[in-house]
Amino acid sequence: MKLNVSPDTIPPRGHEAKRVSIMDAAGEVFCRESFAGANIDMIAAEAGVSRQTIYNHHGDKEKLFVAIVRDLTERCNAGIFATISTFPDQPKDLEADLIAFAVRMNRNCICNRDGKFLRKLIQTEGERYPELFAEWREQGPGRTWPAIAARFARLAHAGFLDIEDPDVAARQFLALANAELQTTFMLGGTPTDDEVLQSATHGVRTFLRAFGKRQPAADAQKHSALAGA
Amino acid sequence: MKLNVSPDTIPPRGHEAKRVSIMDAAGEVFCRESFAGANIDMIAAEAGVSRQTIYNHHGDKEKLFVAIVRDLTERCNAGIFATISTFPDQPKDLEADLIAFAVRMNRNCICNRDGKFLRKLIQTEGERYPELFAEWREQGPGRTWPAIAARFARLAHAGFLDIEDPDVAARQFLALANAELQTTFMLGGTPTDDEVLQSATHGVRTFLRAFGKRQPAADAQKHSALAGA
DNA sequence: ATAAATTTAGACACTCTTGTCTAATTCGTC
DNA sequence: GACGAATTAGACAAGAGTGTCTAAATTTAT
Repeated sequence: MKLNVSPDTIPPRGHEAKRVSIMDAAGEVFCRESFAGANIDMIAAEAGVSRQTIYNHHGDKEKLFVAIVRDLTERCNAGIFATISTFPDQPKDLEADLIAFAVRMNRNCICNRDGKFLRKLIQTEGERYPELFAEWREQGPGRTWPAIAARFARLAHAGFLDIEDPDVAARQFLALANAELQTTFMLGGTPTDDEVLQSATHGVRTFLRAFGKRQPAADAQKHSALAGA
Repeated sequence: MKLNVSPDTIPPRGHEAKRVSIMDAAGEVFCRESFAGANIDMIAAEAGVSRQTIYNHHGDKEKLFVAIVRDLTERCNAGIFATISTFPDQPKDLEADLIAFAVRMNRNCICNRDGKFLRKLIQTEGERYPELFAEWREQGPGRTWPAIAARFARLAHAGFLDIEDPDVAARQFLALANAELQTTFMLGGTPTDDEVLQSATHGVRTFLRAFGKRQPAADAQKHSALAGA
């Protein structure tokens, strides 16, 4: 007998490929046209699949939509937690390390395809599917904000920052990092790498002016005079 | 002859009343349902008007939509400029005055009906009407950001703040003031007065930690030791 | 009161979309 | 090459929405 075990749960290869391309296309189209404006034929065409296949896989338009949002939420969360795990706990150059972190967060979680789509779907359809987006709120912001706040708290505890309320600081950190991208986000655009870097740089500088230690930390008293720049 | 001049341009009173209630209802419905999801009968019902009247006034659904966005852009801009004119040029208590300004900006321009509707329509339909929203971008952010930046520049010049780039500082000011309202905005909700105040307070405090003068200004050297608190 | 303008309800043709069904075809596997 | 499962194209009924038209009713100004 062949080594090909578990043929009972994993459907044929082609089946899964169709499933993925349907999800991709549906995300794209729902996002571009809104739920009401999207139609199944459009999605089918974009996925390179017949309309019937979509009904076979997902039942109806609404179930398809819900599946998309769940999928995006999950993938975005994974990305955010992966990025949080790169938070600079022992920074060599605090400013540079925080800028790099902010850029990673933006590029990999907020400006990328999934982030952009999820944001748009939440903004557009959030009010129509209260339970679905309540779920997103719990799974997304509800888990990611505290995780980021915890990292800032640790950084403060280690003497690198001067923070009273880590939750507030975490929200402000991301607000500052995105401050210059708001208009672009509004219109559904994707900022360039350069814009992301600019915004992160300005944001982190302001953040450190507010929360940075005057005399850096621990062994740093010797060059405190230089640290202000 | 009567004093009632210019009857040639001003249509009857009732006509104008219908027009207004159509605009109100259409804003409401387009916002709630998105362009594709909205239907004329819904708007007519909500406006207390027959479907035909809407066609008489606006021609078709798309023209109606464009009229709504133009109208909202205009009204929001007026509100923003009115609020900018209350910017504290000669603050007695810098922190309190900036918090009050941030709260006014939020309450009167961003969280109010018009602000909420315009934001949602831009997010939802921005990509479908590029010229319309390019227009918004020029008339809105394109004119309001520099106006706010100019006020911060003046405040810095008068010695109340320590700012290098007023444009960046202005964007960061508003980003900080809204930092804690983002999730609510995303889902189309309206934050409570208390949430607005909280966010503004935290935001302004951070802003002043970053950009506030250590020794306040001009005649203030004498009590510089107290100013840090 | 009367005349002009506006609004109204309802019917209407037309188009678009959803979701189902069927028969033919393709695909993956043995 | 042959079998079974999945996919496909196309037709289809049912429903919903747009924009037009008409004749009656209502409002507004003279």
